[in-house]
Amino acid sequence: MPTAKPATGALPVMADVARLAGVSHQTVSRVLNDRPNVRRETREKVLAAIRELDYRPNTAARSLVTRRSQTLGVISFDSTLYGPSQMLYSIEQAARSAGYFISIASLRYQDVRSVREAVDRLRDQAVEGIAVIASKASTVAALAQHVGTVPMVAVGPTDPGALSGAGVDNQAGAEAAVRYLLDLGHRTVHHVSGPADWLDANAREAGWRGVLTDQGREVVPSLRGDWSARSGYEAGQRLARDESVTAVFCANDHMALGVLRALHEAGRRVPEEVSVVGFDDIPEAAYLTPPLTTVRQDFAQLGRRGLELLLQRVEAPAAPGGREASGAGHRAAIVAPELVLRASSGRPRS
Amino acid sequence: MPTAKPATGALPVMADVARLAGVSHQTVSRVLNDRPNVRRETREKVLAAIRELDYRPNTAARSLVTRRSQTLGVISFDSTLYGPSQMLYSIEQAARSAGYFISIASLRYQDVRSVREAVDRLRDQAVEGIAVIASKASTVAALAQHVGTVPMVAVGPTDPGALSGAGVDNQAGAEAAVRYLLDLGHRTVHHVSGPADWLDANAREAGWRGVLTDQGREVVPSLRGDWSARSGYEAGQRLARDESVTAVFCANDHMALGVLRALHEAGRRVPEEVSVVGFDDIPEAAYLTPPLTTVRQDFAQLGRRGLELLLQRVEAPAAPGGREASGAGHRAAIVAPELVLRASSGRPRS
DNA sequence: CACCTGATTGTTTGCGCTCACAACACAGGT
DNA sequence: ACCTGTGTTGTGAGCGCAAACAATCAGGTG
Repeated sequence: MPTAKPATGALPVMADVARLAGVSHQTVSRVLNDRPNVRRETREKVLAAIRELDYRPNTAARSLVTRRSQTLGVISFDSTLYGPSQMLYSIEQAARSAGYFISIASLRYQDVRSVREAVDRLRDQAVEGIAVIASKASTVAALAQHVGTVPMVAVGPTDPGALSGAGVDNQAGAEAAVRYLLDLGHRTVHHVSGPADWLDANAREAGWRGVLTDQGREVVPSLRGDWSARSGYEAGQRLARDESVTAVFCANDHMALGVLRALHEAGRRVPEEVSVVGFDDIPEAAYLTPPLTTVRQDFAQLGRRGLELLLQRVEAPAAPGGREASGAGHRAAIVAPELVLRASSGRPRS
Repeated sequence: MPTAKPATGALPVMADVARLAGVSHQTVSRVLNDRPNVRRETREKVLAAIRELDYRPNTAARSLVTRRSQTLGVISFDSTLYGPSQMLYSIEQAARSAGYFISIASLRYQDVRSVREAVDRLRDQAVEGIAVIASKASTVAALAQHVGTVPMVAVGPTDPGALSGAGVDNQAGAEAAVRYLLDLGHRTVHHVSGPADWLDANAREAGWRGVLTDQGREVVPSLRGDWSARSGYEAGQRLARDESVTAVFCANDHMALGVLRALHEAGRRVPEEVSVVGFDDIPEAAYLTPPLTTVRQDFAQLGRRGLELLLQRVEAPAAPGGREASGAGHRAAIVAPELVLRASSGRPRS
């Protein structure tokens, strides 16, 4: 088991393997790259030599000559939130099984300058494509300016503007949640939204508003949150003071959690007096007090689909006519969300 | 603002810059690498040419000759959990500001084979060092076998066995929590632990057990969880049935959340009848019902300190005597946790 | 038997860069 | 006039690999 090796300072190179196997370095290269036209016997000799020396090809040399880095970049802005960290994970898994390395660039701020820096950084590394865990509309717009320089896809929201991508149908999810609440008998539904300019937040709000409008319900002003439990709590305090509130749709689970807390503090019972519905289905949702009705997103699938799209672009036979990616295949993979019913929602009392 | 460039298929190389600036390629290289002994005027001519061509150095060529990849690897096992994703983020930030790229390898399973694959994968990429977001003792042991081949540090638990690293003092945190509960007047404290073999879980359990033993309290058997809210919920159901339980220390916040849920369902009031304390201080902790007393970990600092240690190893003047890293500088940076008091804990009734 | 075909292997070249070394100019001291 | 040192620039080589091309050998074909 212990790798027996002379441990001469220098690492073995292809020529060493070739010498040991009694072939030319080119034959070693052929074996390494699974080229045809190598005799079985020869191939095995080479493989044995590789094992014996614990040889590993030098990626720098390889990519210098092939002009391919086998690396994809991921730009992430809130890799600390539940959704983004899930997506990052599934992207990495998918990339690995496709034979790519993953290099990450996570940004603290979403200003144009940071975006540019991240793209530059990844380009310096010669990534072959970039997956963006997208969030704000303006950020995606900034990113889109670089789309000519390197293949790029967005992972997350359905409509990332200028970028192709894989996304959850936020609007459909929101609609399902709101329709469900109205069907239970609520006269209208309040909304705690995500931060302005966020794609997911906007789509969810649009879905909410759309259903209310379509059904001729009163559209109460939504309360603006920032995804955090704290902001949900603050919104919840305001909602709790309003006796007419019987149903609240929150743009994510963490805010819903804060709303639940605020309602509890104010003595308003959930679901008897107020129904609360979230979005995401974080693993804790089922264990909140009360367990949270929510809209589930399949983040893992999102990551996989997004990466598929990216690889299509990366491996596409380089642009037939001119600059690729311009208008051509502006595709999107849309993943359907699922409403998960739990105890935080029910019929209104009256 | 728009990058005016001829967009001839081929990217500019150093020779192009040299020609445009009227110098030799070597001078361009000197400018790029901030070498001294370049006249100001010359340097500026070169920089202008670089800007004009939007030239960017080819990293593959550079690392072929320098034998440095400027890349660090991160191995993560549960990049989806709160703590690990935080640490990943802070490691990335720190690496960037030190001028390194980050390549990640996140594993689904922690068996020896997966570990070996991850290390191989990163070595294939010629990373200069590896930061491990450590979790299980056996995994760290498996990793430690590779420590001779590439600098490696653990980020997370205090005592990662054979690896150096930066960690939170789990034991001290647990001790503080348990002592606090005992000081409130509880006769003993129950424990919902993390999964067996996990370093953090073991240290926290040891801290809990130590204080009870020291103070001559009854050491009740701990309940084994798996970090998830679900497992906390199941443990909570059992604890709720036991009337003698007045205080519970949970090895993380998500399990504490499950415990809270179970106690609530069973009609046992928190903190009046039972006090609950968690570990981590997730952002939601303050908004649970009731707000959770917990032990805060500074994950950001952990990541930073861990990376510092790694860079020390990476940039150390390559091994004076023989194989480095063996016994030499087995250092660890220990970060102190902090007990955060909230409403889920209080004096027992009697 | 000369000739072509395809499978297998080897030789040469160059990817873009940094390093070691050489070359040159210009200062001051002898 | 010479040498010596210092700052500045250029030249040549080679990092490890894959692509293009060349060479060799076997087995047909007419």
